[in-house]
Amino acid sequence: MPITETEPRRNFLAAIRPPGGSETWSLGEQIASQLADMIVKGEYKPGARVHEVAVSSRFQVSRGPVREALRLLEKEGLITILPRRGAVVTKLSIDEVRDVFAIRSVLFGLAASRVAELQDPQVLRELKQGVARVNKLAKTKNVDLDEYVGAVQELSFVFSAGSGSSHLSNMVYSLFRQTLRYSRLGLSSRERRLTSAANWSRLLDTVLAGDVVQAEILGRKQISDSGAEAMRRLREAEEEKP
Amino acid sequence: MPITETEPRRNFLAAIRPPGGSETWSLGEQIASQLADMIVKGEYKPGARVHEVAVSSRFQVSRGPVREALRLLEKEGLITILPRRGAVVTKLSIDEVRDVFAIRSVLFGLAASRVAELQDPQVLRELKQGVARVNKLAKTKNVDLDEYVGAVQELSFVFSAGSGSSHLSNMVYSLFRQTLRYSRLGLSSRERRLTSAANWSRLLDTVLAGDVVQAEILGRKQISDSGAEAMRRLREAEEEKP
DNA sequence: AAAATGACGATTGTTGACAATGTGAATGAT
DNA sequence: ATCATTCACATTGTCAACAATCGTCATTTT
Repeated sequence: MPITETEPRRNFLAAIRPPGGSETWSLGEQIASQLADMIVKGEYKPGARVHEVAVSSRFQVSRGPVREALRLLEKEGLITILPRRGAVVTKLSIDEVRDVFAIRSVLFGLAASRVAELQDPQVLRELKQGVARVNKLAKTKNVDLDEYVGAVQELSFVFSAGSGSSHLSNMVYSLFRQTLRYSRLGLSSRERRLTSAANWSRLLDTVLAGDVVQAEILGRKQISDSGAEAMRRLREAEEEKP
Repeated sequence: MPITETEPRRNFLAAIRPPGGSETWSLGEQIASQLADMIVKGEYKPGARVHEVAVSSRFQVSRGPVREALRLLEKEGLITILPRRGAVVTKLSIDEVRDVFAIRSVLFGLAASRVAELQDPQVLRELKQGVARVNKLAKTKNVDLDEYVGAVQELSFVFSAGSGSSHLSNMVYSLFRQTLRYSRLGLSSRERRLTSAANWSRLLDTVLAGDVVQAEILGRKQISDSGAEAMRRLREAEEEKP
């Protein structure tokens, strides 16, 4: 299978690639992008091995670009490279999931406070749209979970990008994707989606009011709540089949 | 110049390499380690270009391992790779320095609170030793700045490693090294070193008391103060020769 | 039977040559 | 003099072959 063309704007690398470089995508980047999507969507399951030759024959390129792609994915936290032993799709233990949500929580709190401080009109506009969309989807019965999670993801990225710090934005982005499958788990019930959406609204109000301190508190709470819910589901699933 | 043997334990990669892999170091990792030390020590200045062939001839290896080394250093934030245009030593703008210190601040606060929560006897012991050392050095007149900064670095890492989260630990570690040169700047006056050391003591007391909330507050303050001081010095230097 | 050993196969690490691209100097036009 | 164009060169991107290493499994040894 040759590499399929992907829209650069919707590519996960578009967000993290430093400005000033070439606009074309290297083979390694293209492969990384497609593998990343597969991993995030769950086509590669955690713990699964990723062989260099398998990937290179799948995309019909040599191992060079594949190795680069794997390094990029390791940077994103999506795979783990064991020296001399190959790459595996990153598998987070329950403790690690808790830790990553805790990190996401404080970083997102920081981002929210910065957004509240900056009061960028464009960002605030996108925030309103995002919150409206999430609330609408939360109320929709039998909503497509992927669509809802996608809307939440977009909203999160508006917050982090709106913080004005590319470092912060990239970290939030990366950590979000690392825990995407667990976020999905936490948003699987409609009831939880409704309360979550309501909290997004509260956070938006606080940001619009320019309350920097409260924005940080609510931002942190939004992610830590999400993490707590994910952990609950995770433990349930764990008890069923250990 | 062939690659000089380095002690694995003191290697920057030792902290971030996932467990379970080989114990030997690939050429790319060895090169990354040495380049990292050079960059952190200031032998490569921010903005300087890092040519693949130059590095490969310097270490007498082919470009393959060099490319891997550069990817590793990019992951650490020490260099920035512009696609098709090469790598440069990461140069942070004043705003970026402020942002990174803000991120370090919230992450270190999280780490401090976790340490206060866990109350690991071994960690607390190392913490006491580290704080004692920093205080002793702070009081020493004409202390070697590198030695003092090294002691602060060690202490920081005990905190982050003591948090029990490898993710958090790695992020704190990486961000610390990215801003090492600026931290040095902030600790260049003896007066500042004394107040900083005193605050480390306060933080330690809080941690020993198990005050999770206050530990987070003081942990954040410690880094944000450090950042504020660094920013002050940075602006002074900027005004002298813009 | 259990543990140690050794060879084999699978996989990653490394290399040097070749291809593709961006940079900047030299050239020419306005 | 300034700006656009061209073209050579420097540099990174890609490839396929070779080397080194690790895990496996049959074999041997106790």
